[in-house]
Amino acid sequence: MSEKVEAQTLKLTKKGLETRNKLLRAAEKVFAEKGFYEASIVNITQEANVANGTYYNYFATKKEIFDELIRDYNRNLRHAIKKEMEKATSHEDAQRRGFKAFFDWAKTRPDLYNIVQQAVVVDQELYRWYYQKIAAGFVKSLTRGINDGEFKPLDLETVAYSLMSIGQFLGMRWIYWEGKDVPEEAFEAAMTLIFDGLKQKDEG
Amino acid sequence: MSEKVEAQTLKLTKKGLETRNKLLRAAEKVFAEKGFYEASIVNITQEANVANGTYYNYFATKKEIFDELIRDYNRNLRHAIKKEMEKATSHEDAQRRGFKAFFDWAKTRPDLYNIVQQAVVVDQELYRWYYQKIAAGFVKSLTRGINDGEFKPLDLETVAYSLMSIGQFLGMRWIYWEGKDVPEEAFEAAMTLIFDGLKQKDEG
Amino acid sequence: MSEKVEAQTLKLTKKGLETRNKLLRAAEKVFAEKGFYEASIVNITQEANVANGTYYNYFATKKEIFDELIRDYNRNLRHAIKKEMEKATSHEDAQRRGFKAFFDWAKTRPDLYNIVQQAVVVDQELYRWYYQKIAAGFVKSLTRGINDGEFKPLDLETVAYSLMSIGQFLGMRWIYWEGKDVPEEAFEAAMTLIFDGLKQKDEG
Amino acid sequence: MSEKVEAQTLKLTKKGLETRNKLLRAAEKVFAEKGFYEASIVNITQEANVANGTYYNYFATKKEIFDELIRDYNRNLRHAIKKEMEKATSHEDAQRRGFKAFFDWAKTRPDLYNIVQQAVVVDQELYRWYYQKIAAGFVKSLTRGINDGEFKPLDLETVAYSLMSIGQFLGMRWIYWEGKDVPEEAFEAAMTLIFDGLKQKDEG
DNA sequence: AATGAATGAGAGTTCATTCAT
DNA sequence: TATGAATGAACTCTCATTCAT
Repeated sequence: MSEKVEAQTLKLTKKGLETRNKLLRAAEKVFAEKGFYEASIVNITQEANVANGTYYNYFATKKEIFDELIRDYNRNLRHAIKKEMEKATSHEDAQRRGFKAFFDWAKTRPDLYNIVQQAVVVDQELYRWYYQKIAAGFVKSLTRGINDGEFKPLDLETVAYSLMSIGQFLGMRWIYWEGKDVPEEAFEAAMTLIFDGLKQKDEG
Repeated sequence: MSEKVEAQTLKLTKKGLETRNKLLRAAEKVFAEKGFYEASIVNITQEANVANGTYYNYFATKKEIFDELIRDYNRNLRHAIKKEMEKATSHEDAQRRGFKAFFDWAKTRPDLYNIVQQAVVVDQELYRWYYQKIAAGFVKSLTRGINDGEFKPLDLETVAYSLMSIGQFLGMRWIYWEGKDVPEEAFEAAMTLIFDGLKQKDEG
Repeated sequence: MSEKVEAQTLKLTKKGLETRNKLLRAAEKVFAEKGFYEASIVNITQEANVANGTYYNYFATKKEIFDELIRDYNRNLRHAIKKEMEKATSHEDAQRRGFKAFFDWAKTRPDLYNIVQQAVVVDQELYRWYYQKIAAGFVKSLTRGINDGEFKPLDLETVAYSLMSIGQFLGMRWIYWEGKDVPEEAFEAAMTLIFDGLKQKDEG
Repeated sequence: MSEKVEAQTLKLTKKGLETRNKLLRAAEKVFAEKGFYEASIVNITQEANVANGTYYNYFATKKEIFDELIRDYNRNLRHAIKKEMEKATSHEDAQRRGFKAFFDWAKTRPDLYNIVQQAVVVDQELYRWYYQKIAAGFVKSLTRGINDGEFKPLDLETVAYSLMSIGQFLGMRWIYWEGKDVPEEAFEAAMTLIFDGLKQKDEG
């Protein structure tokens, strides 16, 4: 798509790496505050305390740093979830732990939460990549639950997208919009819905 | 200094109204193709076959037409869902019809589907308004289901957001990304998840 | 200079004349508040409660109404001064009455006071015309004072411009800037300066 | 939203300073020729032989350069007058030298003479600042003349505004309108008026 | 590696003016 | 006479990007 050569990522001196990281952190802050389009390179370089031109020693375009931010966020998020799920004693427990980890993690970076959504405008492909990666994680863990007979053998991808979407919206609703934790009651309601469904049990 | 008056709201001639509508339709197309920020007023007026300045006879800013587009979409969508749900024979049936109506409607305007998501960058408040409106619709129909004992008395808002999010993501996954209908199998998997839950029934 | 034909001034029906006057009064207000360049035709027509296009039934350009405002103001001001000077009992008294009349009149229309100054940017020629007209009035009255031996036979035009400028700046200082009358003390100091000069009399 | 920071004030390279000065000189010329509102930034940058955007590296708005021009002019003018007045042998002589210096200086920059007047439309506050600064200079020198008994103890500010206005209007009349020096005869008439007053001496 | 001056395309917006009704 | 829709040139200002130092 773009013939732009990525600015040299390799062979960075220690000082160079530091500058690069300063820029990443600055971009994170600026994008969160202003959004991708309202933010300017100058905003970022000022926040990072470097000169305007310095940016282009490390990133070829404005989009490139955005891209890296999203991909990092995605990797870190999946890593955090995975680590927490490994502690589980059952497949249901694993899923609950996954959600918990997601909310916990979102709470530590509410800014980035918003940035991810911006990809919908900035780069559709990146946006799809982001959710497909997350969905793939769900598919793996759900597969194990089905194989062990703990979960119903429903269409894997559909369930994956459904669970992911619930996490996404509850996180948005509480953490991003309100700046709060997802309330215990809400969390439990969602878990009940997911594991037991909405229908009232027939009582015998 | 310039107290940004809404472009004349009064005294719109029939011809004026027609032009206004041409602009709305053009904006819908252009925003969908290019996204809010990449789209220019000139793109819109050219698509509408009017002069550049004509835009500002009807809308005070670039954002104003975006706003109107989203609000119209929201209203029409809710109307379509409501009408379909009224035909239902049970609360579960109502919900299923609601989802169907949503997917059907999304299919007729996949462009607008994308535009709504852009609000996350363009106008957070509008974005929240959009989903809160939809969620409020779910809350109403779920309340009836609970009152009649058909649904579990779970936290209303949480369930509302969960169902809404499932619709949103499945629509995105199939209709917007793939340009297809939501497959029957996926639809049924989602409904099973929602009504019966993920857990395998304990067998006697 | 401009080939623009002046919009028909003659043959106005009574209703037409009324509309024309509404526009003049509106323009006066709008120009005073916003200045010539910041004011728009729409501002004027809205203030006058007529439609946009109506303006051009009465004035050919934006500048034309400005021009007329200034010329009217000038005529009225000179008329008011002349009438007051006629009551004088001496040439000094006439000049004092002239100043008083000027300040009184300025006080009733502080807005227009500002508009006149705007001509310096809008139309240099008009600006010169304005002050030359006022100066000519001074020349006339000073000539009489000199002929009667009451005033020194100084260069007429220079004295005319000097007196005019004093009126102008004191009016600006007190009436336009402060919204007050020119204080008695200031008025008398100016009169002493003008008639007796700045130098201390040699004492006996 | 955009908190309109003064274009970088810090860290101006020698080259940067040169460009800034080129812009100032170009603006002076363009404003004088076309007036503030008729002049465009493009006019200025073309005159300065730099690209359009370069302007905004040095000035945040169109008004900012205008402001700086006026303030510089004011400072330089007062400096020139002060230096000349210091050579005086009497207070009357000082005032005469002050007027001479003013007219001389105005002659070297007739363009700027006009620009100052434009402030009346562009920025009232700046306009007041300009004349208050000049008036303050007069007040100082008049005070000394009064204290030494050479001048009558008239209301200081009134006399200051009166003298200033005379200088202003004679300069306008001759230097700006006609492009000539203030004629000797006119100069002397004004001085006589100022120091001896208009009234014919009573003859013994 | 870092700087900051320079660029110029392009944006949103304004508005005097025209004209069909 | 009055209307208001339409026009399009012109404006100020922004900013990603380049490049000489």
